[in-house]
Amino acid sequence: MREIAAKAGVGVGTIYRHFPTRSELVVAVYRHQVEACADAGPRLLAERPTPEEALRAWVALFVEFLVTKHGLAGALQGDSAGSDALHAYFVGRLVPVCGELLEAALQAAGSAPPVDAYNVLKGIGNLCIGTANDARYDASGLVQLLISGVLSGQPRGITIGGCST
Amino acid sequence: MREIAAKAGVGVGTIYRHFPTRSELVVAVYRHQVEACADAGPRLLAERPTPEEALRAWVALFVEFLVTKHGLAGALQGDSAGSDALHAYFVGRLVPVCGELLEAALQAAGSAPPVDAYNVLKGIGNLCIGTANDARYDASGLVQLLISGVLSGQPRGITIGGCST
Amino acid sequence: MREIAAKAGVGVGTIYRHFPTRSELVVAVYRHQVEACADAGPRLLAERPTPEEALRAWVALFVEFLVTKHGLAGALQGDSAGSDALHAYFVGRLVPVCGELLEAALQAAGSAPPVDAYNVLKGIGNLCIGTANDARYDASGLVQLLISGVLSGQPRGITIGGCST
Amino acid sequence: MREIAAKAGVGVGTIYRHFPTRSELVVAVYRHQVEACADAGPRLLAERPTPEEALRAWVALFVEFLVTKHGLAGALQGDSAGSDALHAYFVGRLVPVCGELLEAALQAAGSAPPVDAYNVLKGIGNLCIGTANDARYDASGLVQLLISGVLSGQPRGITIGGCST
DNA sequence: GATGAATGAGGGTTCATTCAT
DNA sequence: GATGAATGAACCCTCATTCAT
Repeated sequence: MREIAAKAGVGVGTIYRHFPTRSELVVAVYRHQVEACADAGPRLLAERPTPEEALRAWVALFVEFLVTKHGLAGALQGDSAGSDALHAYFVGRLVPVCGELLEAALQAAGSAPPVDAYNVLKGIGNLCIGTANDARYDASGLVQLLISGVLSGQPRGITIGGCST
Repeated sequence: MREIAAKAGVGVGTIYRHFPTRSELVVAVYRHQVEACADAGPRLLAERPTPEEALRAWVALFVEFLVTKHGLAGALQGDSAGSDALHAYFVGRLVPVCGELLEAALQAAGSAPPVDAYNVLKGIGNLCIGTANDARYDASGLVQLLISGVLSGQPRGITIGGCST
Repeated sequence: MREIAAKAGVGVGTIYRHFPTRSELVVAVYRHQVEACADAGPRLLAERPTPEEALRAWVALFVEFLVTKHGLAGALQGDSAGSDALHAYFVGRLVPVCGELLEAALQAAGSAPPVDAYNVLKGIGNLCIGTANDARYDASGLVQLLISGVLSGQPRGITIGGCST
Repeated sequence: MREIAAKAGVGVGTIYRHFPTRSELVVAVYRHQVEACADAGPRLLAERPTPEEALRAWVALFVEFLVTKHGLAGALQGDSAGSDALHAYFVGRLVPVCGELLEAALQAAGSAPPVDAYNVLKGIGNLCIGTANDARYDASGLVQLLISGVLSGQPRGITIGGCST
């Protein structure tokens, strides 16, 4: 907090005045881009030649956002009480958007949805964790591969301890 | 730390004597399972009918491990100074194993490797973050879909701001 | 402060404009009642049949005032730099009044004054501390007993460690 | 806390180790003297020629204690949650002692008890507030006068607004 | 070697006071 | 003259880490 205030060039009290809870602060910090991301969904679906391209473009946008805001992705895990509101905001705002793009792309591909939009969104979020500190790690590439997997419609047999599930 | 020491039935000082850094402690805690995981790679490759099945089985094993040890996945990011050794240990021990499985599976599928084993391993690790607190989140499913994507060999055109990359 | 300002329906800055120090604020808040208390002294002395009754009635009035204004009594101790003015105001205004009543009562009782009016006033103030939070505590009763003691004119031998003082 | 720790020549953590709650700290600080005070009650009753002398001697001892420990008396008001335990400790330990002395003295004086021991104890405590900062204030004298009043057995008519109560 | 008491940096939060509007 | 947003000192508390025993 002290540090955040210093970086923002204000006193700690000022932060508490504007954002009584930690969540409100974090949500506010990212609101603009979350909204931009949410708005981009329908637009991309309309503009792009295929739903898959729209989905991929949107996902790329989201990844760009997560990667740029260092550490945001990590905060989205929703573990601590403080970041629950952030998590809820992201989920509430972006899951529907992601869901629409996903559905369109799956329909076009003739694939059954292997996971819901919530999982896709959170998966993307997770894949973007730790990007800042590891030049070797290519979150964007992995995310696109995840999308490929999601759209592939392949049956995926998981096997643990010799027992296929 | 105090808690860990208490659970281990020793004093905190004793822990510091044996594991000067936090990483070394965590490494020690998980060494057994990491080794088991590493050993399982070649064995699965020999046992399973196809390399893909071997890869999927190994990945399932790894996910099981990460998910079971709550919070381990998060510690693998290697961000903080403290967990560098852990990160290095995981990477050093498991990337070769994962790489071998991956190469075999890709060769069998006739696909070019879209990402290296390091990225696959870290991607899996990331996808397993936050599993404990979110029943709705299906890390295992996403990981298998990521593998599907990796093996698909599909060209993946990412497009940001209208520019395909 | 914020709270006081809110209750007064003004901004905090306004309070500071009118009452640069905390004491001045409190003095102003209670001025009316202090003046009423001061005025009551001579009147009671004239009205009541005996000086003791006048003194007891005045003391009851003062206690009523202190007890009603929760926390005022505590602020009168004059410890903190901030409440010095308040202390001075109370003492300056009420000690003479209390002194006159006390002198009259003592004279009527034929007792020598065992303490001065300042001490009696401050003793009363102290006895009224903490009234609000403790239904079991009867400040008023104790104050009247203190007055009884003051008027008794009894020699009081204090003995500490076997040494009478 | 930081200040207390500094004065004690230890770190803040050390204080918290020994006294998890603020109350426990304060209680501990005064325990020795409270116990000494409690023990002195029966002894004085046995040693002194009259119960009143015993009571006055005990009260003098208690005042001495309160006055010496600057600020303790103030903390006994029991307002804040933190000092409730202290208040309870004092009351629990000393009210019975004070009660016994009081009863004996009242019996010897043939007076009916005008207040209970709790009120007497708290009254004494209150009278000792602010002693440190005010050379003119004679807490000890007032306390002995209060005792005189308590033992006088005089009916005390309180009159407010012309209405005797 | 083992221990755990001591440490104190660091994190969170409040609130009296100031000062630009 | 009034306002209230901004400030930051001060406070509480935790816990990773050290070090004397």
